[in-house]
Amino acid sequence: MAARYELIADDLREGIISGAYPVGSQLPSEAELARRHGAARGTVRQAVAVLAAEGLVGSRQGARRIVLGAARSQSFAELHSFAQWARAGGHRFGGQVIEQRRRPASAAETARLGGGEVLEVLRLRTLEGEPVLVERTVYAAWVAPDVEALPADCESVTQALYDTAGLVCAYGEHLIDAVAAGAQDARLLGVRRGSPLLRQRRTTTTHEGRPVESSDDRYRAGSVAFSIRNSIGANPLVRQAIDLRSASGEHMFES
Amino acid sequence: MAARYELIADDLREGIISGAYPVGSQLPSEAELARRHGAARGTVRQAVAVLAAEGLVGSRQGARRIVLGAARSQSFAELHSFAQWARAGGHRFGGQVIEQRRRPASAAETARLGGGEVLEVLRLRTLEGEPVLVERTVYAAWVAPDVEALPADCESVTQALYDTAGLVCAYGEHLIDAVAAGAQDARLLGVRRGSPLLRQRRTTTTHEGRPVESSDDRYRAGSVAFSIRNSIGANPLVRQAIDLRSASGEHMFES
DNA sequence: TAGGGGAACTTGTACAAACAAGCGAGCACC
DNA sequence: GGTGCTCGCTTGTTTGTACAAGTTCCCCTA
Repeated sequence: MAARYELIADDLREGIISGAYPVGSQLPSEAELARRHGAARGTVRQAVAVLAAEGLVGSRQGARRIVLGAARSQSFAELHSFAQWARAGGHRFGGQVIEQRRRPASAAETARLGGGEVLEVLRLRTLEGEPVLVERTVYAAWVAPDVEALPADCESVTQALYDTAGLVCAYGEHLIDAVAAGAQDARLLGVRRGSPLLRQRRTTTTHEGRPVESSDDRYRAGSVAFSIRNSIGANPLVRQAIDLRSASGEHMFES
Repeated sequence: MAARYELIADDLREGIISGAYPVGSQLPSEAELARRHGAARGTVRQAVAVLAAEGLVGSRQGARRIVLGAARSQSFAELHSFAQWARAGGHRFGGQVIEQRRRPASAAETARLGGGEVLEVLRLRTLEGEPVLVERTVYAAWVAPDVEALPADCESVTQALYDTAGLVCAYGEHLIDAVAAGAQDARLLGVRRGSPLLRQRRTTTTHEGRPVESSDDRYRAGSVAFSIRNSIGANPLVRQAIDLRSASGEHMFES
């Protein structure tokens, strides 16, 4: 089922993880890999391009590719879905809807998600039994019914939407910064008001660019970090200056 | 000088920014683009792969590619170098070395950077005249002399190292989380002790995987955010659970 | 022994061709 | 009018070839 180049990429990735290609060592040449897998050089190049995008190997024209680091599990789903990430990492986790209601979309939300009656949900997530994440999500009107049909303790909303509605979230934009815990955050997470939280704001869309949800997730400091490995070729993470005037005053919820 | 596919990618990117291809619209087919640029389809595919990696366009087999969002400047350098990022964004910025000294590498540093006498530097960076970033960097022994030769108010260390030593930082691993401001952080940034900071810990290496520096950067909340746009195909950012026991106790500096 | 000059190797770019797989629209049929 | 199907278009995968550009290492020379 999987494409040829993916199989080769998997093989190489496993070789790196297992130590067959230690960090700092050279990968076999493209020609050698092509011979070994009985594939064309172009196919091998697609495979190593995958690894390079993951930051596992580096390359310079003329010199052999070098192993930069050992692998890690990584998938799109894991960045978007707390549950899928936690499960992949073998963590014990849970979740509970604290509050949920429909309301008309604000102007900003209409721009992001489309108009109509949006559904806003407040969830608390736990990791290893401890509360670590307050999730304030606004769902677009067209997915609201599917979300409302889910049980309050639904572990993975993303997974459930895929199972019940065939909905695939394919693209996302994330903004990561630090904020002080508000009164509600503090109460739910069991920290003092004003203590640091790691905030991830995101907007998710389907393949076609249709907006699904917009969320404000706040992690207790010391519980979760974001990790990125980048190379000079491909680098999707950038800093953004925040307008100091209109700054963090804009809240999704007033409650 | 630039490769053919880069020219095509630039052309498309500009078309997206200028509005010739509005968000949500369809891109011309590969065949059409190939005809228009007088290039082979494979070359065009390389070009659109660049845009897809940037999160600008999405694609599904069988359907035309769709514009997902307008562009933003993004380069590897901008994530690694505060100065290069600020300059590209048209911000007014500055920097000053607060403290600098050599000392033997600790065990952890030897593992990350190699042994010998490392150089640790404490810098304060300003944006639009306000202090926003405390940067605690440890340089590997082999670059220490070059760093020491720089003036205390050097704007861009990365740029200076490239100019003077031909040193190119090509890969990096970043860990992003939130921490409370310590006494020194608070004093330098002009915030209260315990207020939230956005922390970026990174290790940078050259093309060959030779470690250059390891740094702990702390941004004042509300000044800078990290942004990432990801797609189901390419997704370099992942969450990491933090061991709650050995947590943030490990500091680079004791001062 | 130190240095220069190559030769062999390796990655980067580009083109051409073919088939597979998925999408969308129009058409025929009920 | 609605449903289902087929056909053309578009993207995905793979192979093969050719040349450009950069690296590595050996050998020969001064």
